[in-house]
Amino acid sequence: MRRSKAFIPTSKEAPSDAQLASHIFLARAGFTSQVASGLYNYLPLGKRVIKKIENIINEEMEAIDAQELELSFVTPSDLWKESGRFDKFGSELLRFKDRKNNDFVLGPTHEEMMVNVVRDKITSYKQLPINLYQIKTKFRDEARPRFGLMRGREFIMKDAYSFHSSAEDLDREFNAVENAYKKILTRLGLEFRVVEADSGAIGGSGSKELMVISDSGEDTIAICDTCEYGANVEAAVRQNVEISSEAPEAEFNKFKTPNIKTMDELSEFFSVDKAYLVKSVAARAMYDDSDEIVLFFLRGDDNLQDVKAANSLGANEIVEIAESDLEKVGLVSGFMGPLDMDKVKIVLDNSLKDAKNMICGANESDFHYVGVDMSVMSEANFADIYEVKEGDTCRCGGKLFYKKGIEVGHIFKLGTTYSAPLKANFLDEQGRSQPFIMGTYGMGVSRLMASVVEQHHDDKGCIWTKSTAPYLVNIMISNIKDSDQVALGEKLYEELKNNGVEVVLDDRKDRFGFKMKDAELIGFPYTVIIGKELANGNVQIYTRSTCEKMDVSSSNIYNKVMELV
RNA sequence: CGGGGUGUAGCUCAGUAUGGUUAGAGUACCUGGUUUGGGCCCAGGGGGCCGAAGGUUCGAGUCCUUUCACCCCGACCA
Repeated sequence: MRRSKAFIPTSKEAPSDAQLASHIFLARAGFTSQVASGLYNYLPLGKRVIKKIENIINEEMEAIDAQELELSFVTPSDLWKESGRFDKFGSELLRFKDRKNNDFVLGPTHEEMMVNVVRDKITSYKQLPINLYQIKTKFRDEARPRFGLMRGREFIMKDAYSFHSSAEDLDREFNAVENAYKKILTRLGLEFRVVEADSGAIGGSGSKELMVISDSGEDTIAICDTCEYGANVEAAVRQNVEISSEAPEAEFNKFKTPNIKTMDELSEFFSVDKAYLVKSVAARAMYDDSDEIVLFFLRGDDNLQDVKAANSLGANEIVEIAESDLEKVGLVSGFMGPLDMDKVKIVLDNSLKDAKNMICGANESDFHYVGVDMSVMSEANFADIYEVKEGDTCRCGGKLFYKKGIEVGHIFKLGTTYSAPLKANFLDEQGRSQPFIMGTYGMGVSRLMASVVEQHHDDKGCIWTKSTAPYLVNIMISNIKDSDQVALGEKLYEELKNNGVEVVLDDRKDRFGFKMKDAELIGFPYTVIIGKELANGNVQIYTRSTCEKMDVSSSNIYNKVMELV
């Protein structure tokens, strides 16, 4: 491509609303432009990068025998009503009517559509397993789009769906896809972790997320410093805590604690480690068509993990609750405890099971119980509801710490969550009709493009990896009026182009500094500088990642470039 | 959906408290000259329904009402 003809609208100034490096540089370097909230155009350079990523995905999916297809974007809402998600998905699902007044949705994910494609066509276990995928624009009407491509409303996602006759075969495919995804991210040049994840609203028996490590990530993941363990904090677990400090041994007794409400105050009042206190967290659990107040109890030094808490109840979510609502049902804020709690449902964290010498609220203003033996609560509802903290001990004995991650992939063992309600069945070896055992595997393509920039940039601009660069080589003619420079530039350009190298010739009538800054902003891996050194028979290769210039004899430049690319 | 903020040239922003020539700067763009190793320089030029609608006023970018859009914090997020 000749730079003089290329549509690459670079700019010195970033859009005022851009926060993240990826957003700033993709906009400034002319890869993307914003249309409306959460909607972006892919300009020529951006489109090339997207294609690069898609090609890598296609190759790795091909390698595990997954087959690409493409489903229609506009989906009749009947399918969504069959699965029950038409009502459940909420306002993120964009619904509309056609001229005949029929309901449609814009696909935010395509479980229903894919099940619909195979049902009645795959009817025997002999046709299984099968893995079908597409790379396609998705639409989710996000409540709050942000961070440029990271959380748009319209985005490109690769979504794969596998169908199996047994859970064992699903396990095999799940591992195969995980490995394929790892290869994809490695080829893209990304630092990432595969972590245990909460299965969320999509349902299913297990899931993992692929997290690109980045401070700008929206997810918090807990990672072990010793073993391979990593998990989203929504699902992270640890070794049982051993409390080193001395237990506050006491006879069971009601103790006056005037106006002592918080864990900090209690800890100070009794001079005791917070681990010996029972923390209570009140919340409202939201179900499909009802809600209730629930009290969660944890060790005083732990925090409640909302997602775990909701899962412990089978609730959709838990939300904060006003103090006045607590009073209405007779709860005493600041002094709530699990003993004899008959006003609302309670859930206790597993770490409280059989705990001795605990201090907890007495459900009476200004009083706590001391010397509480939690084993009296053994019949109560216990669950894992704590949130792993930095410094907690991993089950392997190592230390857990936090990292921020960008979720670029999420793989699920779905089971029959969709095949059963959609009546997608096959006949097994015994001739029995069974719903497909399914897996679903998502990967955010446009988000990957932003992730590459998040991990690979400096204050000058993008630094594309070889596998993602829109063009590998930029030939810069320093002075377009110097006919020798032009001649060499043109010759090298033709040679590289004819040998399949993706190359740009910067033949613009601009000064050296301007063109260099532009090249650095865009982030071509290599720029060949044809400048005043040509008089001495030399040109230079500028490597974007190191910002180093290497002298090369002009006669040898073609071979040298071919070595690099 | 709650709280906050911003809408003026392609882009980044002044101007709005206190209404008053023809609405500004930088940058980008066009023309000519000049320059060619780090976003030069000189001269000239085009470009605006001051987000939209209504109102107050002799007069509104500026004041009032309504509305739309975008952004930030939170909630939400297969």
